Amino acid sequence: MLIEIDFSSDEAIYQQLCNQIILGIATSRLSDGEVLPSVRQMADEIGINMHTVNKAYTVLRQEGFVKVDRRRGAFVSVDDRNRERALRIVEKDLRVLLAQARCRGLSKKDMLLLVDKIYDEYDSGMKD
Amino acid sequence: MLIEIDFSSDEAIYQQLCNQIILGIATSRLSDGEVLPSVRQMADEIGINMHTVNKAYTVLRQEGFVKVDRRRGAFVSVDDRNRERALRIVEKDLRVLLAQARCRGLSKKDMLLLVDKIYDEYDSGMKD
DNA sequence: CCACCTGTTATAACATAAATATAACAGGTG
DNA sequence: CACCTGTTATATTTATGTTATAACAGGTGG
Repeated sequence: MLIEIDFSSDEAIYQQLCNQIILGIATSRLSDGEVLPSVRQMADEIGINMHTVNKAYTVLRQEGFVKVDRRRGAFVSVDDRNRERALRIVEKDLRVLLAQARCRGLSKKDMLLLVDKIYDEYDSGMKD
Repeated sequence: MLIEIDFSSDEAIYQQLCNQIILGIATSRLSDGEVLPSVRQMADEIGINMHTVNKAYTVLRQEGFVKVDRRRGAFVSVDDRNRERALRIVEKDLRVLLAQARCRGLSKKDMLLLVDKIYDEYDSGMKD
């Protein structure tokens, strides 16, 4: 999967990496069990340090998107068993996001349509 | 409006302040035109430095949630005229959030219900 | 006019986090 | 044994967040 980093962004590189991998899983560009490039290889491709990639992989592992096998390296393995935990994690961020949306004049219907649109894109495995 | 800062959080203090004020506006605990505490007063109440509050106010001003009047100080003034800009700002963050949700096994229906619930809370002016 | 409030700016100091660099280690593969 | 994997350690540089002290310009009320 192609990874693109915006070096002028205020978002940390490892955070951008995490987000793009999660987006990759959601859009089926990365499938369950698929092996990720090694920390050194990914670092070379993007042109960043090995430890920055390692931090991204570590975060992804802690958050339940990736597992590590001594033999193969890091691979996609999503932990979707704990539904309550998932709802809790998502809800807090969603509250802030919807507060912003509402302040900026977007209606409930606007947001429902947006969620519907994006989810459909994910379900059909669309690219960016 | 009561502001509560989690000093053990990894989220920056000024960012927490911004989020709580935006949440306050969305839930009608802060109404349009309402004056915010001065940077020095707010800093005293919370127990943080004046400049940290000032940074939050500055960000809120740049993002169109607050204006400043020499006479009164900072007050709520939401810029909701640019609908396209609002959609653009919200959509990028929403994509990351929904990708996480989908990976964690939450369905489109789950998310639509969650948006519906939270928006209703905001519309009825609920407290936390 | 004068004290007092507002946000704003400047400068410095300190702590923390992000990113890079170099190096080494343990486990698994061929 | 060479080579790959993630992981750990240590150090350095840079950027950001937070605090501190101080001053300034504009507006308000005594």
